[in-house]
Amino acid sequence: MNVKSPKPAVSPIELEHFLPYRLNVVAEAVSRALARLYEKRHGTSIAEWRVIATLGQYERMTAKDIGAHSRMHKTKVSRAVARLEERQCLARTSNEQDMREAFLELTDAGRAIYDDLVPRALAFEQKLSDALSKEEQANLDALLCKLEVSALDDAGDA
Amino acid sequence: MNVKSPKPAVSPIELEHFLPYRLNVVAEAVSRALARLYEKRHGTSIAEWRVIATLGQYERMTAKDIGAHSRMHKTKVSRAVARLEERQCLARTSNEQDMREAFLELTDAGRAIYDDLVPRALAFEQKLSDALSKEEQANLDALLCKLEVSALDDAGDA
DNA sequence: GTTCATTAGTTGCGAATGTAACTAACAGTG
DNA sequence: CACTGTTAGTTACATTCGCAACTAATGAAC
Repeated sequence: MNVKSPKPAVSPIELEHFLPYRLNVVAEAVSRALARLYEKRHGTSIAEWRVIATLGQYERMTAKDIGAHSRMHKTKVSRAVARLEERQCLARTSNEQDMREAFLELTDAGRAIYDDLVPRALAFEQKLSDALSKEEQANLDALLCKLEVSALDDAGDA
Repeated sequence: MNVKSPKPAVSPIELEHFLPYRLNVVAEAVSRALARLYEKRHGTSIAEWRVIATLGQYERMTAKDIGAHSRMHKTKVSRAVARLEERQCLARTSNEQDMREAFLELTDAGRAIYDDLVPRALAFEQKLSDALSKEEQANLDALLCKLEVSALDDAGDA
């Protein structure tokens, strides 16, 4: 029986339309472009940027809260904070009421970086968003919210 | 002059509404949930899954083409392929017309993994997409395309 | 045929990452 | 007080990643 073996037992996935794949590719492309900006101007990583952004917004926080707010693993936060402290971009003040934790704030140097990056980050986002209409932007935001919730649910059971 | 220093020189970014951040968080949550699936069932990473998915779809490809199709760095492809070959999930056939490259195909073992994962991956995607209406899904796909193009443009100049 | 540029793929290396184990500090129980 | 459990944060370790440098093969120029 010289018959070609019946290969496709399963209907193939088209990777290029597979949502998790697409999300990942887009997010990575965006992250990479943005990271170049942070890196070039101040030698900061995305993790460091997130710490700076959080402290820029909230003034004074513990490492744990920064992690919760910026969704970063505590070791990632710990290392980003350590590097930023080393470079004197932020200052640690131990909490006398609970010596396990410490309050973190941007120093003047840290805030200078923040002030420099914020407008550029917003411009970057703007350039991204320019590809979309106002309505599309709102849509996207809503869709991302839904996806996030759905994915986090999955995280639990699977 | 006992006046509080005028802190906010710049209007703060709200990280949680910053598009690049949101994309990253959502993509990571989705990836992580999906990776658990691949990992648990066959001990394969996302990179390995992408190679398998590409070969499942196209039967026979070079490493370079796999990289182009699945948007992975060539070293990532190289290492994923090496591991899959080691585990006899794919076979290498050198191209006699050009000895630099080799054709890769799934072995039966490789295809078995593919056949096992495809329905589960689709189910996962379905569960994700269930959070969205048909229209929203179409929207999202279009939006991601636009963002990707925009980000890749940025990659060039910045 | 020899030289030079290019390409497919691999590998060395440093940097970044998450898990798990750890330290130190707190909080509650007795 | 001692004992137990929990929490904030750090560190050790193994893994992953991408850049850059490399090898080997091809192709084009002459």
